Amino acid sequence: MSAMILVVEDEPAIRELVMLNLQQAGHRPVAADSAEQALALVRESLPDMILLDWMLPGMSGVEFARRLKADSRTRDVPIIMLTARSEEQDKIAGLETGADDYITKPFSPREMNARIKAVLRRRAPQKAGEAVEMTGLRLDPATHRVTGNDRPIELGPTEFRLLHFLMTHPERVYSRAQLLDQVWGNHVFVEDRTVDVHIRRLRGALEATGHDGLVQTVRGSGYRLSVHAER
Amino acid sequence: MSAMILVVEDEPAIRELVMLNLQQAGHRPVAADSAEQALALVRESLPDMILLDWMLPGMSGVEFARRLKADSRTRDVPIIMLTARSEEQDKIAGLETGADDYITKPFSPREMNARIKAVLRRRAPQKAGEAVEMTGLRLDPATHRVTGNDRPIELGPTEFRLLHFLMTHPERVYSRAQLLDQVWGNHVFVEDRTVDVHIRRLRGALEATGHDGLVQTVRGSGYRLSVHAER
DNA sequence: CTTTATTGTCATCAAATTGTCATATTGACA
DNA sequence: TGTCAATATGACAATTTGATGACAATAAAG
Repeated sequence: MSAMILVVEDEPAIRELVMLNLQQAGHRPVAADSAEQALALVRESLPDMILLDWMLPGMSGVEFARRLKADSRTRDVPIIMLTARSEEQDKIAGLETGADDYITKPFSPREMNARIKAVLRRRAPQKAGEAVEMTGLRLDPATHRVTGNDRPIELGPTEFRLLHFLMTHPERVYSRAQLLDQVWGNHVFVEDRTVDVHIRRLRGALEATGHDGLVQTVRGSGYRLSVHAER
Repeated sequence: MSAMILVVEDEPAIRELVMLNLQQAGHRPVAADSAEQALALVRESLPDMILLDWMLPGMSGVEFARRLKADSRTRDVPIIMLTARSEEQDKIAGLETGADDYITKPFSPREMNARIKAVLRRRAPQKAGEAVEMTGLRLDPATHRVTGNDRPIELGPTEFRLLHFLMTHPERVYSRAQLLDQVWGNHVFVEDRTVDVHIRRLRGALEATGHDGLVQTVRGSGYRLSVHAER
């Protein structure tokens, strides 16, 4: 459940409060005190989620969100808006702009964490940090353990991440390029064919418990994790 | 889950309501109608949790909480503040003082119980004084003693805190950064690799009783304390 | 004010992981 | 069936990562 979360909030006290809380919850918070600074940060690297104060000096939260939604690169980053109780109409505007949820200030740490987790679960399952299981194959990010029918399975770091991604996005084909983006990170220069090798290593490890059949090749397209028999 | 809960609330009607509710939920509530009286009660015996009205005649809730946080004996008692919907600014102040959660008046019994339960559950593992034990390895924070199969084990201060944290959060992987935050404190500048060294020292000390196997390395992720075989 | 523990950092060694390539297989289709 | 493109596989060298021992700085104890 470790996600990079961008906090956009101009009030220093509240910002620090939120930062501290996110850190405590195991996330990696990044701060911005204005939409402009936030845009610069987003240009650098894409966060997994944005906590956005709706009342900002300069560019408003609405405008900032609108820009993010206009760019295909940032369109899918979940946004939770922070809003004062009186700014009811902003909630409407916010949801229309595409915010995933809103938190009314003042809010409790517990509420904030719950909402963040809920949104992550919906929008970025692999960041939610929950154990995944299918057909006796089980992967738990918290303990970093993988078992097949309760027998331990050893995986290297990359194979672990690969399996984690596939298990949180099953029944769907991903091209090698997509897998590189999702599992390796969007800014790496790695040969497409390298994915093949890691798929093979993953299959090799799953073979011991007969779960290797879950990893299916879709000729000409990529790979897929599926509980259904191949073809 | 039965806990002694101190209720600090000057309004008799609300106080009785809360008391009744707590009793109904199986807790042992104690009442105080002012911060002064509450302080006296806390001096007598430490409650497991404090429900604190933020608006009190005489010493305010903020001041009361600050005092509790200043005393090492009472620092770790969880505080849930009770606040009227209009006292929004106070919540912010409350967060800074270290309250664990907030309940906005008027509140439902269901909400109150849920929040109390959540806070108790969260605070439980970190609760100081409780001895922890697993597979013959025992650590008692009160006496600051560690034994393996009843044989004493010598640990340096840092190794002690490290083991304490790991034993209260077993089976879970923690990155070096997380361990630095949790064991060293959030605001220290220490090299990541330093954790390795202390892990080694800890293992060295546990070796005498064969408990060193509990401290497991998760390559690429961090460390984990686990009773399960490493691989 | 010595003497002793404790801590954080490094340098070094061993082991695991990773990306790539060359080569073998496989599958689609004329 | 033969051909071609895509995928699987085995091997390998470079790179990372963790373990370990030594050491100087600092804190604690006597």
